[in-house]
Amino acid sequence: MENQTDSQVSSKQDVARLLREHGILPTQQRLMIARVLFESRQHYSADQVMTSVNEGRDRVSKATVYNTLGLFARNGLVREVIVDPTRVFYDPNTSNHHHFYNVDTGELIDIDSTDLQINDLPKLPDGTVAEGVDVIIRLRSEEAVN
Amino acid sequence: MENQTDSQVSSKQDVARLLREHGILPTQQRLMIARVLFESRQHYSADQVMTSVNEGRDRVSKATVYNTLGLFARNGLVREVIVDPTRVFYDPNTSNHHHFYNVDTGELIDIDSTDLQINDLPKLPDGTVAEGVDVIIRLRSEEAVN
DNA sequence: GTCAGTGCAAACCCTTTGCAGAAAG
DNA sequence: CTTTCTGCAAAGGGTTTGCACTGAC
Repeated sequence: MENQTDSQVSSKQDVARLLREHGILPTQQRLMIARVLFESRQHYSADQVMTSVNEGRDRVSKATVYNTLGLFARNGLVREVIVDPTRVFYDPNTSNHHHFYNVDTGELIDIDSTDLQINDLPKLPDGTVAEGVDVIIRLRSEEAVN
Repeated sequence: MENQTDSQVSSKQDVARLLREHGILPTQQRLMIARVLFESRQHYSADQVMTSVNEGRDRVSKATVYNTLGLFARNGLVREVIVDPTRVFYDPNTSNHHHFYNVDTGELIDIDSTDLQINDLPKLPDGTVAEGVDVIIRLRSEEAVN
C-alpha cells in the first residue's frame, strides 16, 4: 500500500469517502464500479460499466453491477438518464445539466447548465412536487440522415 | 353502414384518412388502434393500447399492436415518449410540446408549448443535426414523498 | 459471529421476429 | 392473384431476483 503512487491512493480514498458520504459501504466491487464512473466522468450503460470494470483481473458479476448502479442512483451518487428504451445510462454528474443524445451512435453528451436553462417551470399539476427536469436534444449524425 | 350515427361514421372516416395521409394502409386492426389513440388523445403504453383495443369484441394480437405502434411512430402519426425505462409511451399529439411525468403514478401529462419554451438551443456537436427536443419534468405525488 | 454484499443462474417483462394463414386491392 | 398484414408462439435483450456463499466489521 505504501508503495503506490500518491494519485492512485488518493483517488481510491476519494472514491471511498464519496461512497461513505452517500451512506454506501465501500466494498471492493462498489469501489471498482465507482472508479470507472468517477475517474472518466462519462456516461455509461450498465453493460459498458460491466465491460470497463472487468477489463482488469478482478471481476464483478452482472448482478452486482446492476444492483450497485441502482444503489448509487437511489442514493444520489449518480443520475439515471432515460433516453433510450433499450438501456439506462448512468451519469456521474449529478449537477443540473442536460443532454444531447445521438440516436445514430448512442452517444450521450452533457450540455452545460449555462448553455441551456429552464427559467420558470409551468404550473405543476395539483398535489405534485417537481423532482427533476430532463432536457434531451436528440441528434442525428449528418451523414446518416436519410 | 347507412344506419350508423354521423359522428361514428365521420370519426372512422377521419381516422382512415389520417392513416392514408401518412402513407399507412388503413386495415381494420390499424383503425382500431388509431381510434383508441385519436379519440381519447391520451398517452398510452403498448400494453394499455392492447387492453383498450381488446375491450370490444374484435381482438388485435400483441404483435400487431407493437408493430402498428412502431409503424405509426416511424411515419410521424404518433410520437414516442421515452420517460420510463420499463415501457415506451405513444402520444397522438405530434405538435411541439413537453411532458410532466409522475413517477409515482406513471401518469404522463402534456405541457402546452406556450407554457414552456426552449428559445435557443446550445451549439450542437459538429456533424450533427437536431431531430427533436424532449423536456420531461418528473413529478412525485405530494403524499408519496418519503 | 452477525449482517450485509456478492455471484450465479434462472426468472421476468417488454419488445421483436419467423413464418403460415388471412385480408386488401 | 399478388402483395401486404396479422396472429401465434418463440426468441431476444436488458434487468431483477432467489438463494447459497463470501466478506466486512
